[in-house]
Amino acid sequence: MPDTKSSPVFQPLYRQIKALITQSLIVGKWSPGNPIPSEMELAAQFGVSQGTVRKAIDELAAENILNRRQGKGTFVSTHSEDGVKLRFLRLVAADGSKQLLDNRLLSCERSKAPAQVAQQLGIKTGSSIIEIKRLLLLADKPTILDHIILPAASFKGVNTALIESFNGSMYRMYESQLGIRMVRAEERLNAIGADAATASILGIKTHTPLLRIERVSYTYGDKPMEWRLGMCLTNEHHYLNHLE
Amino acid sequence: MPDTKSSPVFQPLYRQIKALITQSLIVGKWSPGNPIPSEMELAAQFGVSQGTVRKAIDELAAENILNRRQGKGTFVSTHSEDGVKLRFLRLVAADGSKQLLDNRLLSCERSKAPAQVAQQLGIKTGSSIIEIKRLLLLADKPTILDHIILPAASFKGVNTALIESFNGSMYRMYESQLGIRMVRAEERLNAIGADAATASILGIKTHTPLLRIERVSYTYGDKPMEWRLGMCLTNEHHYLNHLE
DNA sequence: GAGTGGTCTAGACCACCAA
DNA sequence: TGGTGGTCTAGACCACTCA
Repeated sequence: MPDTKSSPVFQPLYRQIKALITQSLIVGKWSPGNPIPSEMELAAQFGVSQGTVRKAIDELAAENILNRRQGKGTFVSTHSEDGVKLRFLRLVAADGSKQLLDNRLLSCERSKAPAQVAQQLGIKTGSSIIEIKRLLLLADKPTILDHIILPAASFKGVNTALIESFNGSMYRMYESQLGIRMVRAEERLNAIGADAATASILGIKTHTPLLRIERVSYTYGDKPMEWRLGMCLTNEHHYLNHLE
Repeated sequence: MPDTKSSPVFQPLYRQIKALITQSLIVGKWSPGNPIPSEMELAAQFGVSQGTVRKAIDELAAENILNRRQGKGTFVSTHSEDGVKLRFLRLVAADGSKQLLDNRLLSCERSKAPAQVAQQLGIKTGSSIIEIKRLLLLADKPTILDHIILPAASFKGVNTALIESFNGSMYRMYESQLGIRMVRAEERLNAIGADAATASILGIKTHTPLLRIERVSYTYGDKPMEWRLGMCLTNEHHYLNHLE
């Protein structure tokens, strides 16, 4: 039975268990969409009581990392069949109608990381990156111009064909092709006027107000893996946010 | 001992306890900043085990409605000394510097509820409201123009003097003067160009891109109590959001 | 019916706080 | 020192799923 207090920096047992489970997720022992062992099994493996494993899983479930289904088991969350297709997309139609989403890949090239992005991704300035530009259409109207930057070292094999085969669902692609699952993201929003290039792609006038969304996405263990800049036309859509 | 299953619509025991605690909060039995009875006391009162009360409090704490302090007790959360002054303000300086916040009340008048706002507040169109306009300055620069609407029936006695005595912290005022505590809010954001009136107050040119934030705030029991429209200059500030 | 997660209990001990 | 929340255990029973 593991001890409760004599760790280097004290962590409750259930957090140690949580860390062990997270570690198994990092090394890919269990993969997205599949079940992890039952609470009783894990309790036996780790030599703790079921209640302690339960509390560890509780936290992981609250963070949307695991997914409990009564009578069936506990599953590794996935972006594929999570109910919602695009878990991090907060844009909703202003009139509440459902969204028809379409995707046009504009480019996918290798490049060198600019300082500002490199810092946020925790990589060296100038290191190799993959740079993707795409246009999202909501209800057939050009609405979001995305600029995505990935560290090339972790995203080997990403190219136009691969992206298009996933029909624009990047997170699903990362997950099933690379085993990289994004668990959280941080966004910074502000309002700016469209520059000429953006305006022409979105089919609007220059200086039209746009919602600018800068996002950094993190995988297990709070590791930043994707940088993204979205320019959003918000005449007919709102960014919806719940505060607690 | 209360039964676990024969309720009209089944709710686990701990949710029934949670509802009882929430009810006590609604009727003001315990007030913001003060402790509620200990877990053992509540368990005895309700005739359940401490673990069950604990789980009820767990959820309320996760919703920021209660606040546990080890060794001291469980307290009703407050906007006054919650650590952060403005819990729902997501605007941060782009450079990460700390914010100096100043507040200028522009007007506070009685009026009639327009349909669109009335619907969101769950009151009748044309019913009596209090309409407040104010300007927030961040680092001495005019940054947010707020337009606040309150149902007059629930906010008796709100006037210029009262607002100014709280130095612009509306939620603190609602809480200590009216016993109304906001527990969550829903925001819809988009980008628009400043109209002439807004531009002149913020000291900017017309058509300058602004972040428009429409917020509805809710008190205990998901009752909408405040409607708010903020026009934000986001040249030097970002709206920061964490996604999970 | 067997196996899974979900709830509830009772009791032990720990960590923290205030008087 | 006594009271509070925090952790951990062991065991019971319930609700759901699937073969």
